[in-house]
Amino acid sequence: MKVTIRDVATKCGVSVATVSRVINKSDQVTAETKDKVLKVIDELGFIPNTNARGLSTRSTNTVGIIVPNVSNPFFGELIQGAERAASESGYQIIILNSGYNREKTLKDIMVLQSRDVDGIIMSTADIDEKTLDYLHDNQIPFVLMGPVQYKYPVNYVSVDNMEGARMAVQHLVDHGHERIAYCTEKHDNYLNQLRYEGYVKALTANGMEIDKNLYYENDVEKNVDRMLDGKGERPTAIFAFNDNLALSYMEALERKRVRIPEDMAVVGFDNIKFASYYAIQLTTIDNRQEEFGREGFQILMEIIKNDGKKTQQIITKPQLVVRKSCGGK
Amino acid sequence: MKVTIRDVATKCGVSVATVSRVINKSDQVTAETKDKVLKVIDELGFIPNTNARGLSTRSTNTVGIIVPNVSNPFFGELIQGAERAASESGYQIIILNSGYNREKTLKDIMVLQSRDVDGIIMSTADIDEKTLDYLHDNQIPFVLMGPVQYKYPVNYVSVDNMEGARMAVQHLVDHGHERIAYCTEKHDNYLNQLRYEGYVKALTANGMEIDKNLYYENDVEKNVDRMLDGKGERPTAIFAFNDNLALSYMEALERKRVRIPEDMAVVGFDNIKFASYYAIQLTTIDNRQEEFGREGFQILMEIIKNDGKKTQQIITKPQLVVRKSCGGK
DNA sequence: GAGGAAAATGTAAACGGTTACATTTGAAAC
DNA sequence: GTTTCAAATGTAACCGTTTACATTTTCCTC
Repeated sequence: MKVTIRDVATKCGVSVATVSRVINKSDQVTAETKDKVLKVIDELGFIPNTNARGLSTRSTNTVGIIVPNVSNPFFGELIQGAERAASESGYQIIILNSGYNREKTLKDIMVLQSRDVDGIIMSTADIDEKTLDYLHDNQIPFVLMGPVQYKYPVNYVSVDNMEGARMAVQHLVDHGHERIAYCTEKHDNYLNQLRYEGYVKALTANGMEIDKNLYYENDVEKNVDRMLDGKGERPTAIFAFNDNLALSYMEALERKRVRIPEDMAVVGFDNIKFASYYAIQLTTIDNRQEEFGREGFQILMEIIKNDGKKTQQIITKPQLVVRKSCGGK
Repeated sequence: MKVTIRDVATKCGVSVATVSRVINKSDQVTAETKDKVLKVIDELGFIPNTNARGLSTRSTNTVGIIVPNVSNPFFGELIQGAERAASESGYQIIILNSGYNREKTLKDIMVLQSRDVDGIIMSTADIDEKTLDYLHDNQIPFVLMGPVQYKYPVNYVSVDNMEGARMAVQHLVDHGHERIAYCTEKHDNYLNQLRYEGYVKALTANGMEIDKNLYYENDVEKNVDRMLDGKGERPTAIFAFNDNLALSYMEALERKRVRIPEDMAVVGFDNIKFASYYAIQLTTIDNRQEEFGREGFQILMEIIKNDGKKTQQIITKPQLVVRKSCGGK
């Protein structure tokens, strides 16, 4: 049914080893034989079986990528970048959707491991100590998209989150805002810590106090109510943990007839595609996922080549993208 | 280094066959032996190698999915649905990005084939006759997301595109519009044909004429200029081939100070997440990709089980989602 | 044209599982 | 304590490659 290397060999009157040499571009074979084999391969429509190959060589030309949510364009871009880079190098990627679930993430890693992937690219959101231990103990080459703290150095590529947050908040300060809210979803992760530190840094650098009342987490509706309830001074600007959250706040605020940017300035983080949309025009920090995906793959290749003997942390400088949600330049 | 079934067998003092039986949940093994084996598997952290397994059984518990653009949330949702369904059945998916390139698509199919995937889910956008021939000749189980015409029946799941378009346009007619533009990107594909037919159907059903001047394709900017140039009667409503295109038109129109929906009504197709966003509120036809992804996987499973002896075309009834872009209630 | 080194090709053992078939075990029946 | 037969387990071939090593061919030198 399916044509194998043996079929090709038989039809050519050569051994399987020779055919194998041809498809692996070994130079140990006469041009003449090579042509003959190539012709038969084409005739028969032979495609070498990747699994068998992987079994034999322990390398599958495949990298795994685990993201929390494929349908979120933020991760879509990441995947896109990685896929492109991989494809150019003759690699394929297997994508797994962890659904922000740490159990599932670990399971996904095992799945990838059982398939002999050459390495794994992961988004940082679902990583915990246990998972890192597993990766480390099993010597699985991996690259994280995002910063992480761990007892051993870890390969990652990330924008400078603290600096990005600092720039965003500084931008608001430059626009004369004195009561700037920090809005996040959950606070127990490293990324949030970094961005919050950036926020604090910007304020203190400008001699402003940190007001606990300006820290908002979780439920957007409730938080907006609290912002506007008249008790305590109302913030005049919001720095949101990411663009999606910024969008939610904008939506909730506009429903309450709070105009943006006139009554409330908003700055986000990530620069998702939608942020640039004409009806939104969200000022934000660029966090180029597509490039990171590319770069992540590149680094992974190096790690594999170096047998994991070198680790790299690539931290890029953030870029402020000024639009209209904070009252323009 | 890596622990294999043989290691487990040795440590247990049983044969590899027995271990294999345990991991494959065969009932041919004593509860006692089973427990012993399971314990050792756990101790050693043994994970059966998927490739070796696939080599032997010709089934890899993997399906491939090829989409034009992973970072487009429309396809992201599709993938999400398929991945979820797959994951629940213990399947993994390999995602390939064709980039709307038919050559790449065919190459991707071969890649998947070489990995012994059990089947392929494809989005319809990159499919052509040659590709379908290849799939057919090689008896690769596949499901298309979207309608297709081919000399043999093909498995697909799709919304009723013609009916969807008809409903969208009828909705505009119901709002009193008499000059309704049809806007598309390129016209040479089946999907566009279907949606255009729906447009025509709605108009003729209402005794309205088809005006060639109201057919707009490609360049949005130019088309908007043409709409507003004063020559000929200006359309009062747009039916766009999809939401993304609708958004582009809305953006271009608003830049020209044309208010939506007051000066121009707009209806799209797909109901991408963004369409519901407060600043957009695009009326559109629901085209539930996530569900389709799920369903596509389900069908693929059946095809595989039935050895491709049965084909299915699932066409779901479209749903009009009324928002504000057509002045709706 | 013999000898020998280098180049080309072939042989067969892995890789890590599954499974048909062979063998052993154990319980029931006498 | 045999016999019988089913249930449990083992043996080894196979899936489709790669590759170390063995063998053959080529062709250069004298």
